[in-house]
Amino acid sequence: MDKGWGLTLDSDPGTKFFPNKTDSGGPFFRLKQQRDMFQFPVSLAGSREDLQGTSSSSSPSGHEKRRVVDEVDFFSDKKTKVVVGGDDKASTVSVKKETSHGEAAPGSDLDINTGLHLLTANAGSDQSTVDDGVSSDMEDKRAKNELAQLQVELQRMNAENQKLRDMLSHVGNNYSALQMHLVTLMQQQRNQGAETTQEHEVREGKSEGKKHDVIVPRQFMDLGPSGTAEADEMSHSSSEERTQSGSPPSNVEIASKDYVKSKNEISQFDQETSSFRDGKRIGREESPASEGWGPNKVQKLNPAKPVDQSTEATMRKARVSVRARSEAPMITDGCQWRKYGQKMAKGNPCPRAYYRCTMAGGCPVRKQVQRCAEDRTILITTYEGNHNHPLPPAAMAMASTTAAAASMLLSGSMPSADGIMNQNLLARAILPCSSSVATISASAPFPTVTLDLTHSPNPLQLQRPPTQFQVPFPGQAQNFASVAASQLPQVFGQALYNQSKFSGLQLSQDMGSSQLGHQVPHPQLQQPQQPSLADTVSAATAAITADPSFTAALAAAITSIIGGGAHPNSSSNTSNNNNSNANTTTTSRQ
DNA sequence: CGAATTTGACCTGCGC
DNA sequence: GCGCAGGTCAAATTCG
Repeated sequence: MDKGWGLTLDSDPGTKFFPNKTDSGGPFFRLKQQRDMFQFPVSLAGSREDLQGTSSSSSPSGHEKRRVVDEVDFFSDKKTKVVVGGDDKASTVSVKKETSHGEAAPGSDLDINTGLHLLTANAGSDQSTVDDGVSSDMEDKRAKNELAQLQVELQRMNAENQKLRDMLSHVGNNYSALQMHLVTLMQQQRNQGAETTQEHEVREGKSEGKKHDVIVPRQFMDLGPSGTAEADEMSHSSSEERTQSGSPPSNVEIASKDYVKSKNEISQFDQETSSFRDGKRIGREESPASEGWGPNKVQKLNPAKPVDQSTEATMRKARVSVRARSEAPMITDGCQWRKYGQKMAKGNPCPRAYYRCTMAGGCPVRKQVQRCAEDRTILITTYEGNHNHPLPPAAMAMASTTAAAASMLLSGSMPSADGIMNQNLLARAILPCSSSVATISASAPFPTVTLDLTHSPNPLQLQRPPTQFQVPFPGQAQNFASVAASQLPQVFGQALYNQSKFSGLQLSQDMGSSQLGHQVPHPQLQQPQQPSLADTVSAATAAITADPSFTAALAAAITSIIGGGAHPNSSSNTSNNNNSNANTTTTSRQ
């Protein structure tokens, strides 16, 4: 009796009848169920007849015998005798029906092979007598028995359910990975088909006197609704196929540090505030605080030194750059940032500001904000890193986008002999069916995904009156709210639609460990949405609505832009960019 | 007075 | 090794 079995039915059935282990199954488990559930003795109504009829005559199998045992009432009087096998491996339980005189009734013996190797400490006392329930209620008994069985079944199904949940989680992860892989493979196949028509122009670094050519411009296709646009674009979709000659590019993908502008162009820009004039900050009138960063700073900036340098270094090598029109010094993306530096970047008269996320101490996310040298109405915001804290809804989209893009860039799918193609594949993964194309910026210090939201392909979308609904963003200019909110249904709807198509962007890595902070939104943390890039929003929205396959990544970025704040007047430019595209470009250091 | 920003100095990586 | 450029730090400054 050293195995935890105290199978002495007559002495203490309630406590000794059950094994310590729960995997024994079989009759004892059910008995336990009965005993635990019903505190009164459960008699075996008609037990003798049932016992005989079921076990002895009709179903002599071991299984049926065990069923019979289930119905034995071990806790009432002693008219039914249960005998546990006598040897030290007692694997049988005998139930004997006794007469009122203690004699075994003929034909009442029931030997049950439990299939268990039981150890009984006291073979001599194995014989036990239990009550068979003189006044038992058969119906009640059966109902309870069924209940017990249902409970067992419920437990089993719960276990099964849990197993299925685990499987589902696993399958979900695999699905994301596979989907991304599929996109890559499909794009590869298509690119191979169009390979002969491609022209690969690789940027040759920094050539003096040809600053505009440093970044190989790529001419984007018009994002018309025609189905040929994509096919046509595919023939030019290589990241390197940027037309350097011929008509001026309608869109030039430029790595952030390559935004070079001639001095003449610089001097023509008068709208810039004095704080950025001549590349020197001379005023404070554009402090980010004026953008509506709430006073409720969650946390003071942590020196952020203890951040895991290895992982951070890896993640931070991938960047997501968002180009959007804004006259504000910084777009509001839902996060809280603290400026920690400003530098003059080479080739750009506009200073580059460095911010780090202050929503949580040690958050590794940083961003750079710089105006485009060629068009200072364009604000280039480059994100790197992933949040390690919950984000407000307004920040979720951007954070997810940056994390997904960074993960994708670093996932290893890109590097190969054909970096060009892979770059393109990456961009196509982001915009699998859009007319945007991938380009490479060889001078980009880090792999960079650029979301160019300064253009819109579908003028019609821009004409939509902003009257659908208002988003209750506290403290936000209503005119922008109206404009932005009008776009939200499309954006979100498309985002949701596309998410199923491109869930690969929602990398498990992003949602997992550090989850990188893309966790459950905290509505209470939602930032007041600022008026921002209404024209950008419109452009992006138009792009999305025009292209059903627009990805969740871009939609996420757009929504964050929507949520982002900029200049209160920017909403007036809603319809200014009717003839351009929303582009996603990919840059990477080769 | 605390918090945020500014800004010069410093560090690091890279190319020559 | 040197210079350059990007990035970061931290003391000084400014703001609310």
